[in-house]
Amino acid sequence: MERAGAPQAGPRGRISPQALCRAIREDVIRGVHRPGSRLTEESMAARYGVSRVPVREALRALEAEGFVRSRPYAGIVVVELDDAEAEDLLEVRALLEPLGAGRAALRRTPEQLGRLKELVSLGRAAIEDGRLDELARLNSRFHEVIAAASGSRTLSRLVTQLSQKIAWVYSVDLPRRAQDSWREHEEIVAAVEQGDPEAARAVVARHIAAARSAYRRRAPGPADDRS
Amino acid sequence: MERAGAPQAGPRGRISPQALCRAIREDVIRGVHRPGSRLTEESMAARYGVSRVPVREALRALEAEGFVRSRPYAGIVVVELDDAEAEDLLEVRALLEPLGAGRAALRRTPEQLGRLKELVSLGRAAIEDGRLDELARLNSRFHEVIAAASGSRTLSRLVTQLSQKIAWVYSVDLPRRAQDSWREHEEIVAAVEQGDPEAARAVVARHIAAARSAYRRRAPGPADDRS
DNA sequence: CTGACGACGATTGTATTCAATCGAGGTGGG
DNA sequence: CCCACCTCGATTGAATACAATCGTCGTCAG
Repeated sequence: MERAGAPQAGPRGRISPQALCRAIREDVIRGVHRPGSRLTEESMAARYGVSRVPVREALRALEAEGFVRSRPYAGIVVVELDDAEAEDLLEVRALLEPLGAGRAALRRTPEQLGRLKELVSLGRAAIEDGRLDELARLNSRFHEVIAAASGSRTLSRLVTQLSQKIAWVYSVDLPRRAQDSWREHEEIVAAVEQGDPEAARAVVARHIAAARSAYRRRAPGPADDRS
Repeated sequence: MERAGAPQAGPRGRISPQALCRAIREDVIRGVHRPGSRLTEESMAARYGVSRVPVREALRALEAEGFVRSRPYAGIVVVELDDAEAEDLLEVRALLEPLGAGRAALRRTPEQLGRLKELVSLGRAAIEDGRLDELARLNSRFHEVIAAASGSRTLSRLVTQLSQKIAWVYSVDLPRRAQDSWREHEEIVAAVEQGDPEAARAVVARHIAAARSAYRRRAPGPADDRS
């Protein structure tokens, strides 16, 4: 087992429950916990420096989000996403995100707009430095903030789930497209700033479509890289 | 069959964790636990005849699904859905379900088709007997099976979440529309059986649109019945 | 040699117990 | 009389301990 999301809690100062859940999800997305691998409660507890109880709670939440699957007395395993499911994720995303962007153009707060601009600049910097995993996280954040700016909690929740799963599937992927992707992000922010829902919808739709075709073009096997 | 959500576990034979989660969710949907009310772990444990630990795990899952909200040391409360959120649920549903129905027309298995027909007949029977809460559950199940028949786990998961939330908002609602609704369900099944994705999409789109307009027409206050 | 049966180890599920934190009510001072 | 502070009860968060269940290996009959 490699060590990446290892005992960051250190000696003292326990990790909060929410932080624990995020940490495990991050590690699943980053591939620390491989698809199909079994997550025994005790090893997880040892890894994150807590007891089994908070681990169980975090894993229940992750199960509800669809990252792991558990069956009674059979343990918890990381789900394996196949090509078809990756396609489905993008298809649903192509439906939901334009809706969210259109509403965001009408309802966004100045704070949210500022946050978007901040994310864009962080994204550009990450491209410069070649920090690809950071880029994936920023990308997720960007789309989550757009969804949150739509003012629809439903949309926000669903897009957030999708966004994280998509980051998982794409994982270490498409560094070439990063340039175009973040240029499109700037266009999205512009449309949202102008308050033009039609433009926002259209730009986001183009953005998602480009991501889909890029994924399809180089789709050999998404998450089946079992070594 | 079970009553309100009381200690159905009885003397011996504990309830399984999944069953516990479903039971709590059912009770939230049925209004046993009112929106805004606080769910203390101990009272929940006593009510369902288990200890605090499984209760906590179930509530974590329900939190991920968006039925309850918890903040550290502040306890867990049932979320309150307002008019705007009810609208959002229906709007997102109007996007997702036609997609699912179109794919279901192409990919459904005979077993799933049979299950749909069974649900339709159960729905008719429930209308006859006037069992409205049963009807709400059957309605959710119907849409969940359609989504499952689409072959997309992503779609299935999201539609299931939406369906349950919608059942919650509608709760004891629209008995007049039940007739039309289940007639439309029959049309949906027919389109799915014929394997006509275009027709399935169109019928489902009409079905959702009708539900939306019906809800709007009689929407005074959905879940704000705080006593 | 092969198949099924049974006991062991490992892991999950649950309960009990203890520590940490938040809110409410009372008390003293201004 | 009002406000700030503080103590205390209640509740959540976590850890340990125990019970229930499953997978696996060894054994034995056929």
